[in-house]
Parts: sequence; C-alpha cells; structure tokens
Amino acid sequence: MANGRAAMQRQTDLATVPAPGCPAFAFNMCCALKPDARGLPADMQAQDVAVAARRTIWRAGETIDGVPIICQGWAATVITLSDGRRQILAFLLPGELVCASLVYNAVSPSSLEAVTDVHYRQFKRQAIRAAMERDPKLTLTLAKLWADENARGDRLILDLGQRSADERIASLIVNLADRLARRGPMPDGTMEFPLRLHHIADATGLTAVHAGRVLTEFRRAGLIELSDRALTLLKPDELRRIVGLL
Amino acid sequence: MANGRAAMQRQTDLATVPAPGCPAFAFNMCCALKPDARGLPADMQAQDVAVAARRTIWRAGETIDGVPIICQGWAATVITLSDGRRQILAFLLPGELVCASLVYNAVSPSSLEAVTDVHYRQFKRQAIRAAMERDPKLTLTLAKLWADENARGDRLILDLGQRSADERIASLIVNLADRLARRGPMPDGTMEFPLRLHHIADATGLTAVHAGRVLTEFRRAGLIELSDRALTLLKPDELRRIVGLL
DNA sequence: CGTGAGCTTGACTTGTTTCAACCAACGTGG
DNA sequence: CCACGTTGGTTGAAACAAGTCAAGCTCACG
Repeated sequence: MANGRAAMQRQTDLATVPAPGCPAFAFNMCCALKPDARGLPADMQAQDVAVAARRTIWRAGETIDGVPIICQGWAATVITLSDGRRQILAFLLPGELVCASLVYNAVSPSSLEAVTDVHYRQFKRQAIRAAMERDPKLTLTLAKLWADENARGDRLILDLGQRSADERIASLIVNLADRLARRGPMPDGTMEFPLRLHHIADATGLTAVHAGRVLTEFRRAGLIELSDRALTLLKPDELRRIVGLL
Repeated sequence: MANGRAAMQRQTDLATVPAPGCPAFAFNMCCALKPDARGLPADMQAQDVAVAARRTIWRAGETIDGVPIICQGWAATVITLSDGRRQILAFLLPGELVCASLVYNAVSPSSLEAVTDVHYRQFKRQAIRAAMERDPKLTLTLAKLWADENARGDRLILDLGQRSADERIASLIVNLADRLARRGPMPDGTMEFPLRLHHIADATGLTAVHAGRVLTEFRRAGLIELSDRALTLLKPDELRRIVGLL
C-alpha cells in the first residue's frame, strides 16, 4: 500500500481536531459528543481510523466496538453470498452514520468496504447511548437517521425488484447526486464519482459489462458526462424522468 | 364485503381482552402498555381495527395516528410506481409490528394492504413513547424489532439483486416458514400459506406467470405441496440448499 | 347463471448474462 | 529505464432466463 504512511499521518492530524471536514447529517451527534468530553481523554470517546481504497474494513457478523461515522471518502456496505455473488446495500458518503443498528447491537449485519481512501471516526457505543439519555432529542435524531436508512433500503428494493437496467442506473446516479447536492453546491452539475463499474454492478444487481453498456448509452444520449472520476448531469430532468420521479 | 359484520363483532369482542391471540415478538409492548392503563380509558391507549382481505389499509405518505401491530391475518407493505408496477417490501404476520419508524414519525413510507382478513391493534404513539421513557428496556426491544426489520430488508435486497427466480421463491418460502415456526409448531411441516401468485410475484420482482411456473416446478420436483392455502415443506433441506443456506 | 379473480400452459420476444478478446493506465520490481 | 502483472473499461457474438401475450380452465360469489 503506497499511502499507508500518508494515511497514518492524516489519522494523527485529525485526532487533534474535534470534527474534521465531517459535514452535515450525523453532525448533530459529533457536536453533542465532542464538546462535553468531561474528564475523559478524547480517544476514549472516539477513535479515528484511516483505510485505503478497496480495503475491507470489517466483515458481516463481526463485532464492532463502536459506532462509525464516515468523515472522508466513500464506503459501501456489502453482503456476500458463499458462491461469491456480492450485493452492495448502500454507499456511504462523508458525514453519514455507517449503520444505525450499531448503536444498539455490536454485531454488524453487513461488511463494510472502502470505495475510495476513507477516514472514519468510531464513537464509543456507551458514549452515544449516554448522550441520548441525557438529551432525548438525540434519540429523535437517531430515529430520523435510522428511518432515512430504511427509506434508502426500500428504494433499493423497489429498484431491484421492479426497474430495468437503465432505470436502476439512472436511479443510482440521481440518488447520489441528490445526496451530494444536499451537503454542498454542485458547480455545473458536476460531482465527484469514484465508483467503478463493478461497484455500480454490485449495487444494481447487474453485471459490470452491462452496467458499462448502459453508461455509454447514457453518454451517447447526452444525458451525462463521465470521466476521471467526475460525473456531470447534462440533462438531470431527463434522468429523473427515466426513474419515474418528475 | 361478506364478513363485515363478523369482523365488527370480533372487533368489539377483542376490545375487552388485553392481548388477544396476538403472539410473540411485539408482545413485550402489548404487555407493557395494557396492564398500566392508569386512569385512561382502554380505547385511548389502543384501537382495534378489522380489515377485509385485499383491502388497502393506508397508502404511502398518509399520516397514521398510531403504531399498528398485526393481531390476526397476513398483511403486506407495498410501494407502487406511477405506472402501476408494485413491490412488496415485507409480509407481516400476526404479532408483528407494522413499521418501527411509525413510533417516531407518523408519515408512513409505504402502503399497507391486507392479504387475508386482518385484525390489527393500533397503539397511541404517545403511549408507546411514554412507556419507553418509563422503561428503557422497551427502547432496546424496539431497537431489536427495528433491526429485525432492517435485516429482512437487507435479505430482500440480496434476493432481488443477486438471486435467480428459483432462489428468490425458495428464499421467500423458507423465510416465511422460519418465521411461522418461531411462533408455533408446524405439524408435518405444513403451514398456512394465503399468498396468491401475484403476491409472490410482487414480492420477488417476477411476474405472476413465472412465479407460477417455478412453483409447479417445485411441486414436480417433490420439494413442496401447495393447495388450499396450505403449504407443506416436503424437502426443507433441499429448499435451503437452493437458497444457499445450509 | 353470469362475472371476476385466480391458476396453468404454450409459443414467442426481449433484456441481460456469459464468454472472449483486446486495450489503456498504473505501480512494482528488476 | 523497461518489462510486467493488476485493475478497469469497451465491444461483439451467442446463450439463456424471464417477460409478454393469449387462451382456456376452475371456483367462489352475488
């Protein structure tokens, strides 16, 4: 791993900063936990971890001693079948809670993999639970996050069960674009898009070959531009129409 | 509706009994709520409702003023696309909480439909929330139920994204059999199975025609017997092998 | 007795997979 | 510096799983 040392460095740097670049959603919890680390050393409350792209962070069924929130980079939750088939349950963007159920149960239902280089911060389960008991509003925040997680799952079920390849991929793109737009402006409709074909394939239940075909088809139709890990929505409305929204 | 009056009758009967035939899981909550209905009239705490088979109980996006638990019959949560395509997210068996997120948010993310005649009991959201604040263990119970809901969702994503028609239907059958077995013995491996082909189709992302073909194939292979809304697992291990478990 | 919901079967069509080859970019090690 | 394996992307031809359309049937219900 070329960036092993770089990652290490980043890790120690960040340990000194309360909430690094970590934007948006789960932010509520970062804020609520960090300020009142009364008496406890910082590393008792949360632990910073850096992982290189394409690494498996943990496997389904493993015990996770904390609740991770993504700070930088993209990750994915994955289920693997014994014969090697893989299904991506969700992509996790910076600022997102990895898995709400980890607040109550240490056993992870799915594997976690780094798509890009990832930096995440793992909060002590007890610290979060304690904070929620102190401030009931945090319980509502968690419930909201958990419900969002469900909503994304339900949408994926709909995509996989009812939609064609074109629709699934349009749905994925629109979904990611909306989530990214929510946490910062997207100049010229361009967003970072670090996914490989096999990520898209594993997330949409298609093969990488076919996912590639659909994308070139979208390119030729002038719907998107995609190169160098950057994706531009040229006709966002047309994409949304394919998905059936709008 | 032929059984309109019968349903009505059942409803009033049940109103007098604390927790009717309602078995298993969410039971914890029934018990915790009913005994200490201090001062409040019973119908302030929970409301009993009976619905005929094939009726839509509510639609996605509607506001539900309570948290329903199925007491009798089978129901299904459904998402409908504007062009008529339908996806069943989950089948709900007697004793199961309809949707955990309803404890915190009154807007239902999905429609609810009765598969058979259904009787459900709708608890006041505030009553449940109050009970949870009094007894933190109930919060853990809810978290467990919610995590189960997620696990079923994740499994469905895996089925729809990665598995063939045979595997999906085997998975559905095994899944239902396991859940039914958990709440009572299944003599001779026989269980009630009120699903129509279109239910199976909508749940597995197949067409009713193809779902039917797979089932007759299973019948011919001696894996199952299915008639008169009763399903017998003749070779449960073989079914599990198809799914990839065991 | 008619009507509508549900199941089965057959023939045909289509979307997606599979297999294979090939090319480009990149990091590694000699 | 070049040779090399790895990872990722593209394209084409053939195979296959599932969808579509249509017909005929049973059964329950009013």
